[in-house]
Amino acid sequence: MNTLSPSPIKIMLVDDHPMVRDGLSACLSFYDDITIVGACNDGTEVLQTAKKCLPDVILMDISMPNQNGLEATEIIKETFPDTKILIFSMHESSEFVKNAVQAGASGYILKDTDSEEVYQAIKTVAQGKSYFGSNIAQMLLASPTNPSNERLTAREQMILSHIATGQSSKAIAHTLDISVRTVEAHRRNIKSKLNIDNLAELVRYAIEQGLINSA
Amino acid sequence: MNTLSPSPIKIMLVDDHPMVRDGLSACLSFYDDITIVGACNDGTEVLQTAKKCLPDVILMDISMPNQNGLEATEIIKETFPDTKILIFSMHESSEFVKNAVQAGASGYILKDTDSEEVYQAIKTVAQGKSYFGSNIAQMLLASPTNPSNERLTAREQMILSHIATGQSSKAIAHTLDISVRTVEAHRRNIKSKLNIDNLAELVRYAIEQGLINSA
DNA sequence: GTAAGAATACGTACTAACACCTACGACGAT
DNA sequence: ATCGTCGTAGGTGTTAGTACGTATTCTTAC
Repeated sequence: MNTLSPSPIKIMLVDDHPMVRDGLSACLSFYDDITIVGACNDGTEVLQTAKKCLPDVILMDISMPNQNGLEATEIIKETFPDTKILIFSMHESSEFVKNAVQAGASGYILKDTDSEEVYQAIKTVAQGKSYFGSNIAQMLLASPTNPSNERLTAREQMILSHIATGQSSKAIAHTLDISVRTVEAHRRNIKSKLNIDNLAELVRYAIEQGLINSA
Repeated sequence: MNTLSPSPIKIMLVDDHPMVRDGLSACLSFYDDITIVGACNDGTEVLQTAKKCLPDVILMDISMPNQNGLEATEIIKETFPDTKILIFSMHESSEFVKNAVQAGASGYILKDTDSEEVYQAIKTVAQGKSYFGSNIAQMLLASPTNPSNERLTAREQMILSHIATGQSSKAIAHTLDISVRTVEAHRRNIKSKLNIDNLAELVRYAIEQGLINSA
């Protein structure tokens, strides 16, 4: 778009699927005012890779093994506050978007976005603005009475991850060496905070949040 | 590889993520003995698209809205038995691979496969052979005592989808107008077939199978 | 230094889920 | 015709989870 700019926008890709990375590389290579300076496939490698290639914008997946994109975003923002982070997720849920913004992301687009819109999003966040996909923006507007805006404590997240992997309260109590009643209390608090009243939705929430692997 | 062949292999892509499709298109466009003749983003469009573009090989995702890749594979194989189907999945589980083979797939590769291997896989299945990614083959060998190789019936899948969206047995019974005991019987049969003994794994299985949306 | 929240834990009573079992009509394949 | 599978349904008893409540300890923030 703006071929007069002295240096192209430096992009780094973070996604655990090589095909997605290759796809992004291929699609974005048509634009001469952005350039891809690095990529990695795991949240734990993000900081290291960023130190090497000093990107202007990081295009980040949320669901990844070892460390999810939100945690990686927080870490990046501590060390490189000027680096913009654009979340590139398959999850279309308002809590996700809110958590991403809280973690320090400048934008959020879905994986079913075409390359033209990805390009627009990159340009926008590189200028220091925010960018949210049209479907994302609509979704945020469509949830006026936020049913659940309370964040889980670290302990509750840990309990939830055990619940969502199929552990019974008794098993969790044994693993963490606490009383069954405590686990049940956490369970109740989690469901209350999230406004969820059944296990199945709890599991789906945990998967969406990247607390556990879906596979 | 074989630029002497009179006509390139015709490929059709089925995936609900445009970026993955674009990525595959871009990566595969470097090879002049294969050509992409069509793409669609939903299991329900597969047959229609295939009738238009008559592909030699279909590169198919499993997890898709409305109709999953395994069902789409069965339908394609009924109408076009000579069309080879290469499953392109993010799920690394032996049951998945078995189900895919049962549905009529000629090969199975993971989404973390690089483009060179995707190309090899396409060439191999186009010749009428089978292709399984190296990690897939190892995984199959690593599970000598197949814990579960039974497929769910349509009714069981329907029950499972309700279970995984958080419905209680009573609610499902009411919705489907059958007895609670029947729902419980299905529940038992499903868990027995899948060799799963807790709700959480059932939910994750349903999500993986595309029976429900994860969001 | 006190107030607030988090993590811990117990009591009680109700409900949902599970593990056994049996049984029967429909339907397709041999 | 008979056999197997599927969907249906019930009996009975056990276990896990839930919905209330209360209470203690510990940290963190003001």
